[in-house]
Amino acid sequence: MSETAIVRGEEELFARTAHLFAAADEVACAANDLNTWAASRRQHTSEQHGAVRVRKIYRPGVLLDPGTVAHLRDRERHGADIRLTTDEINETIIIDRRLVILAGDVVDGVRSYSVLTRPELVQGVSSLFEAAWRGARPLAGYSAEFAELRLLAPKILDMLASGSKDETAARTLDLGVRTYRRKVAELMSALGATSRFQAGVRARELGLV
Amino acid sequence: MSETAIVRGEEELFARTAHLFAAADEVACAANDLNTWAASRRQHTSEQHGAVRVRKIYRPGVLLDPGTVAHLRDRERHGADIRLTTDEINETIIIDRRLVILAGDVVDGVRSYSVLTRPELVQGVSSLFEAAWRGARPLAGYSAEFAELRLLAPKILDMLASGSKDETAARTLDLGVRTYRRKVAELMSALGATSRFQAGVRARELGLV
DNA sequence: TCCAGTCTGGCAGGAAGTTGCCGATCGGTG
DNA sequence: CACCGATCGGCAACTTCCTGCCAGACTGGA
Repeated sequence: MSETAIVRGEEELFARTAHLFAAADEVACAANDLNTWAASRRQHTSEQHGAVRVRKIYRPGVLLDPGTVAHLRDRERHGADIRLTTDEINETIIIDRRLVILAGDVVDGVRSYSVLTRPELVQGVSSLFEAAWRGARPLAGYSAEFAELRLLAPKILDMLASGSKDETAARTLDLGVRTYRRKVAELMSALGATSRFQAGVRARELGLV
Repeated sequence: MSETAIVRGEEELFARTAHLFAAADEVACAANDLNTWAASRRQHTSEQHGAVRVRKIYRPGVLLDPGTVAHLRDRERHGADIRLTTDEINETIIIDRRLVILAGDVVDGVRSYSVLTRPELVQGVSSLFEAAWRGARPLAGYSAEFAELRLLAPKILDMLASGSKDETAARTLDLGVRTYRRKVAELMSALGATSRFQAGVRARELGLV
């Protein structure tokens, strides 16, 4: 593999980097949802509990999905270090401080990935990751805060995604309009959105709708 | 393959049905975006111009993306029959009126597909497809209507997705607020959305943001 | 029981978004 | 040039959304 490779599709990425994941001592990862690096998970789930250090940064929005939270907790029990940040982060994996994978855009339905091994680049990306890591907060801190929102979130997202007005959505969910709107506001804050359109985009990105 | 199979992931779907696409005389397809059946495209793009009948139904929202439109036009030149409908449609492929593929939900990042061969099921799905087909309008009819919106749509979607207020977005795009809002309304209508949240979800689904 | 903290939901006032109306402007066309 | 149609964008009335305020309900201690 040359110093900079473009890989098209997660299948191919996985095929070409599986051995690296298998042998990794340290994996650092930033992602917006659980799906992005799903392929890589096939590895370190079963094997690799020992000395390997796994750090992951997500956005708080992932806490809105019960399944996702359960999964993250499970990963923590397996030794992974998980933090959350409200910053915009590009999806990134750094393996053993020697190789970087940056997720690119989706073209014709397949996502492309840049695989970098050039030391300066890896160093640069790593330093950015470290900065983001320091600025991120541990999972536990957010977790409680979102516990009750998580119960209602799927229903509220459904109502929002169906194009209902607040009035009817609140009635449907048997809530006061004020309470419904409070929940929507919390939801938007969790998604880091400042408009409902943006919230819709983010919710879809996270697979919440 | 039994009468009803569940296939996980587009790769596997493609692997198991590629020979069917290659030999197909008639393909009917309903999708919300171009990506869904992307794998199937690897087939009938190059080969198969002769007697094979290809019908596709999309939603008007696909017209908002210039690249998508160009692609659809190209497919039409290659003999495909393309129509648009404002109805909600589940993503479906019917091959030679003998086999049906229904797209399911995304779980852990991979989409599942149901492959049906049981004649009653295929017959039932086909009849629904035919009904939708009759209710759908040809691409050409919409195409002109969206021509000018398409130019502005990407910018407007960017502004919306960035969480800007109408006021600032309009200033940024050098439009009057009234005009900006008019465009947003047209956009939402094209997406079949009745709220901005819903529009955000749909736009994301179509990969427009 | 009483208290403190939390969640609820009505109300109100304001911000943001939606829409009809209409005159101004621009690019053809007769 | 006059006319026509289409678009633009300001205005205004209206709807929807956002949020601070606060009283009432509920909960878990002390």
